[in-house]
Amino acid sequence: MDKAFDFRTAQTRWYEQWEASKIFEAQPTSGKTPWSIVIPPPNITGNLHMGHALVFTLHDVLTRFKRAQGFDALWVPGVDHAGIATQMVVERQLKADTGKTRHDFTREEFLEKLWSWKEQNQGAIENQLRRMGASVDWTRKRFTMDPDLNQAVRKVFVEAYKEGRIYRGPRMIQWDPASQTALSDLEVKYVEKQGKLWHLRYPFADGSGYLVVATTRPETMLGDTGVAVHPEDARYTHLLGKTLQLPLTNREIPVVADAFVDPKFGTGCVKLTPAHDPNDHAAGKRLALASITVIGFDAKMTLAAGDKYAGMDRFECRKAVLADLVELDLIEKIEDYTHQVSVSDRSGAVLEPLVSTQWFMDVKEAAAKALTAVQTGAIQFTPEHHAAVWQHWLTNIQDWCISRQLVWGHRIPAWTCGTCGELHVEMEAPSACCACGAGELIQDPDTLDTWFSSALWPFSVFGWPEKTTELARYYPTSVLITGYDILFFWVARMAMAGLTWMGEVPFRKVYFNSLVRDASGQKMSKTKGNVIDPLEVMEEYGTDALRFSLAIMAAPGTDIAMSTARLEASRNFCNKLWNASRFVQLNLDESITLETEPEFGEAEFWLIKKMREGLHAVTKALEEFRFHEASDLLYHLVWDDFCATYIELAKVQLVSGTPGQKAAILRFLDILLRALHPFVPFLTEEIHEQVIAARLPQGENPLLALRSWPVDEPVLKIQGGDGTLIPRFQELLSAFLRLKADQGVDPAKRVPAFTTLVELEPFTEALKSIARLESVTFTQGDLTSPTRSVAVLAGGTVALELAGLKDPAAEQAKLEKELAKLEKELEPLRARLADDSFITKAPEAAVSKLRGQAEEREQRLAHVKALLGC
RNA sequence: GGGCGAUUAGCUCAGUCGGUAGAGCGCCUCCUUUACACGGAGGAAGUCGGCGGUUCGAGCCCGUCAUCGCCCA
Repeated sequence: MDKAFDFRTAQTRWYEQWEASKIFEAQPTSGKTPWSIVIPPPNITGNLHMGHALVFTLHDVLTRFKRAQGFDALWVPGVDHAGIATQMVVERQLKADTGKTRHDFTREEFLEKLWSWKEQNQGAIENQLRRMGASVDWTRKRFTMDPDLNQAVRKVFVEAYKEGRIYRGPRMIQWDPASQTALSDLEVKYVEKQGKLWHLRYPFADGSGYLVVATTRPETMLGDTGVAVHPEDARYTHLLGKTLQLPLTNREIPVVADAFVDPKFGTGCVKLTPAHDPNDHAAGKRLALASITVIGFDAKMTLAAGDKYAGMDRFECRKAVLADLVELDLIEKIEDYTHQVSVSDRSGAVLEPLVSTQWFMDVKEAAAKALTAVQTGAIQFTPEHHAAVWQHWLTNIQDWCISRQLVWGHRIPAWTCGTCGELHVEMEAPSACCACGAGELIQDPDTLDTWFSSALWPFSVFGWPEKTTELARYYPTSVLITGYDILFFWVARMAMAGLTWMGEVPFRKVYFNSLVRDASGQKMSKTKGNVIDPLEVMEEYGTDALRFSLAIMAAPGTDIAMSTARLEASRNFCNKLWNASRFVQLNLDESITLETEPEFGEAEFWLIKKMREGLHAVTKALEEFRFHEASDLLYHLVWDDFCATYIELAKVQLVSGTPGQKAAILRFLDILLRALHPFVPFLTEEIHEQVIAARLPQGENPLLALRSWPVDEPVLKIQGGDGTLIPRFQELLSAFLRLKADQGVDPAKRVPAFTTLVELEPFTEALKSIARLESVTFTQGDLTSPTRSVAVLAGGTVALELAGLKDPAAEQAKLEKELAKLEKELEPLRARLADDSFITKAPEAAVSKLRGQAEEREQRLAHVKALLGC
């Protein structure tokens, strides 16, 4: 083996080999228990970022773990067509390349460009998935606009329409003037902006003074059709029914009462623009006010805004309106005001609430089912607290605006008769109008919200609505791993769709992964310049180091602070495992195999116990999605137990030991590699090839990725030995080391050592070699002498012969420090043991434990005092 | 305005059943001992955000306040 792990070559080499060996493909006919997970499909426009890296790592850890446990593990990969994002990218590119817009092309021509862009770009994210080491089944790769997934979309649309759950009609929606499409409520982001609150005077028609209304959007006053006050607001009740002369127009509008008005806000008078504000729209309906659209889909003022303003951009118009109002002295005052502005989550454009004819889906019934599924535990969340958010959203759910004025997406399967206007919603284009028989049918130009198809993902990927064997076998999926930021967008909608169309939950468990932040806990963003690029990290530290870093920090519910320090630590860990393996390999001749009968001594029994308990804990942690705990346990098992303690002890037997002793070490390494493999697949596969593969039993598949999860390995069940000797040995060893350090003795200086811990005599050679001692004498006698440095342990005394090297002052200081420490530790112990209520009320176990601790320290204290001569 | 989460070592974070606090990194001292300097040995470092309560005992349970973050309106 090389002196260091060459991760760059291993990463490409092993993935190619895994893929070529088809070992990640599902085995529907294997008779194994199925275990399935579907990828949260990354956007086709996407480039691997840390969020992906985390999600894919956790997916892969689980999938490899389940595969090793003997399940027919299937991880379905795929990508999402990402309606708005993709269309924006392609339009931008078109503009840059040709200077043309999509309107310079027919729908078909533009669609062709979108598809060819898709063909060119889909590979990027897929190859990044490969670089992560993702053990996905590429033969089952799906794209949300594949023909059979489109069939699923049409089926759901048509059936829901026929059942009345999908309908079309004019309603107030959020309009994105930049992308020129309607959005769902979820795609609206509210950003805080420093604005103004303008107080406008609206004169009464009869000339008897004026009312003052406050607004953040003065341009909408051109569309006002009323002014509302609270019905119980005594300041205004006498004005109800009066008429106002709306400035800048020749319209008269009424003063009306509605309970939605907050009397404490502004003047308590609210101008109503039913065509351009959701609240006003609702109030307008209640009060039967007219709705006048003054801002169009292009965000410019319409003719209804009046000749002077028509054609102006809405923000230009604001300035014009304000100027005109100043002219008329109709501005009472202007206040600085911080308010929430609704913008498109995708394009960032300031949205315009508009009444528009769109397609909607009534999801109340499905929402109730999704709510119940979580309440009954049919779907379980990790962390659990997300259930509260789930409940709140689903009980207050609104109809979902599903139509988008985009070309890229699933086209709505609805046709209107050009002759009689009859609407047809069908799976396939009808040949003639069912009402009048005319042949000219025009398909709805709109496409569906991207999330409409994503909602079907857990069953559409398996071929639904066809009743495939895959669907029957792999649905419901075992678990979903995704970010909590798409709880509503995706998780809730999948739950609703699954329960509605499959009659069963789409996944039994949901693990919400955290956000990956930078080292100081800041959200990563391009503008801040603190983005850590996983592709660069994989180049610099290796994919395994990246994966291990993400896994060991993935504590449920806690965001991850990614840092180079953490990556270095993981890289160092990989190096540690590599070098420990290298050391094992250097000392094994070819005759030692996994079939060589191992021999076990005290150290082996101790390590077996550590590994048995450790791997049980790792298994449990993985089953419960505590990835950080599983990784941490393995880290310490490898570093502290296997490397620092066991290998150091075993060095003697590795170099000169029997085949049975060497066989034992080989077994242990083999088990550790299998347990680490889900986390660091490239590293472990490479080590496995170089150390283990040739020593496997005849006929065994040589790939680690196919080997079993080692928790039930027979070797781990073996028990024996004293069990306490190794910890005592560790204590003795560090006592010798500490004596040297305290006395400032060169660690390499070999001096005679003494101890009363006679039961550790079998470890003489290890002690001499590791602590670099001249000799170790085990004796029950008194170890003290003027030339020796002495220390008191829990079970005995240790000493080093330091003739000529001893520093009496340091010795004195050391003992005094030890004395002080023991006194400090004993203080609370004595106090609690003197407390009657503790002795009588606390459980016996707690009391005796404390007593033991106190007695042990009292003994040591007495020893130390004796050494100090007091 | 409503809800949720967080506050633990210099930094980033763990901490299960309430039994007296840990990791990684950083810091100080020392060591090229033939797996690993991406290493080894030793060491310093915490009023567990504040206050109050329950308890024999609270980082953990309850109340309250403060600060920060997220979601919803």
